[in-house]
Amino acid sequence: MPELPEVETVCRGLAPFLVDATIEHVEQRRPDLRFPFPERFVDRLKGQRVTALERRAKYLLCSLQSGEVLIMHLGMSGRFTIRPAGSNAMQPGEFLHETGGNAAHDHVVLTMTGGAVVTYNDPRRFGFMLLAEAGKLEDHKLMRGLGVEPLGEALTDTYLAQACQGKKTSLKAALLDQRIIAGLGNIYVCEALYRAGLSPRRAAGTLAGRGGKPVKRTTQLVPEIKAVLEDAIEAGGSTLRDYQAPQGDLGYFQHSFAVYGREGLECQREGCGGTIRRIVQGGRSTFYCPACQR
DNA sequence: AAGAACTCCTGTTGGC
DNA sequence: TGCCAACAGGAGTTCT
Repeated sequence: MPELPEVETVCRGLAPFLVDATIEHVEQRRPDLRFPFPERFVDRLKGQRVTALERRAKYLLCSLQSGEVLIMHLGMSGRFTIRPAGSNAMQPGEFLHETGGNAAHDHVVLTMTGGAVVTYNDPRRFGFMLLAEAGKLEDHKLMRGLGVEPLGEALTDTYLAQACQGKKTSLKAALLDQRIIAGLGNIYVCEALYRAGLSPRRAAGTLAGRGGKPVKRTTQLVPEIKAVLEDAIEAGGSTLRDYQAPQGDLGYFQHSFAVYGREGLECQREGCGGTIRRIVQGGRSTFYCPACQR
């Protein structure tokens, strides 16, 4: 699925078409995605002006004039596409998307004032859309437990060391835990750990020293987390099998992967000579270099 | 209570 | 070529 850089790219791509525009028409083509759509979903969106579109963790938050917020998550395979004003919405059953997808999985179609059509497509349906009152957003079940934004000032070595203190789970699992850092996913955790030269297998607790203070490796890791995310956003995210930005642009950060998907290839670190390995942690692939990631 | 396993769903890929 | 198992960017729920 889209991780933070991809969701950020989607957010930036959708914003010009959504913000300050009104949702003229809503087509909800099935009763549920991962979760059932909210009660009266179509009615609560129809006629609403969009006042803001933001990203929090891997969520898109679309603020409506009514005071409600449309909370959207792309799951593993969710994707938005935009058809600019002037073209007709595709009918269910039509095979080809303008951008190459399959309209069989177009689940929500929003028509905006001016005619732009925003389509949510999600073959696996791990994504979802919910509505919450803006004032209660922070208390929302899904928002309440989220950890810090990795690109914000709240992610410091001190914070991360304290959050990981005493944890016996792997560093990989801890970094994927959205309650600690919100927005990291499988790819960027692998890449950040590689950049920092840390093994995904080490215990998360080894980021903390005496009294939960950060150790040197923590001080090295935090800037690499931020750097890899910034680099990926700069590149428009990563395009694997089914992610692309709303206007069909392909991200190109996948060409910059140092370890992800590179099992068996030689480590690129100067003078290392190791071979990238794939292991499974928590049922998910981890790629790393056993030679230089300790 | 932390940590790991299981679950949802469809599509693609690689090995035989 | 066909068939089938493994795997895919997530994360809530259920176990141990």
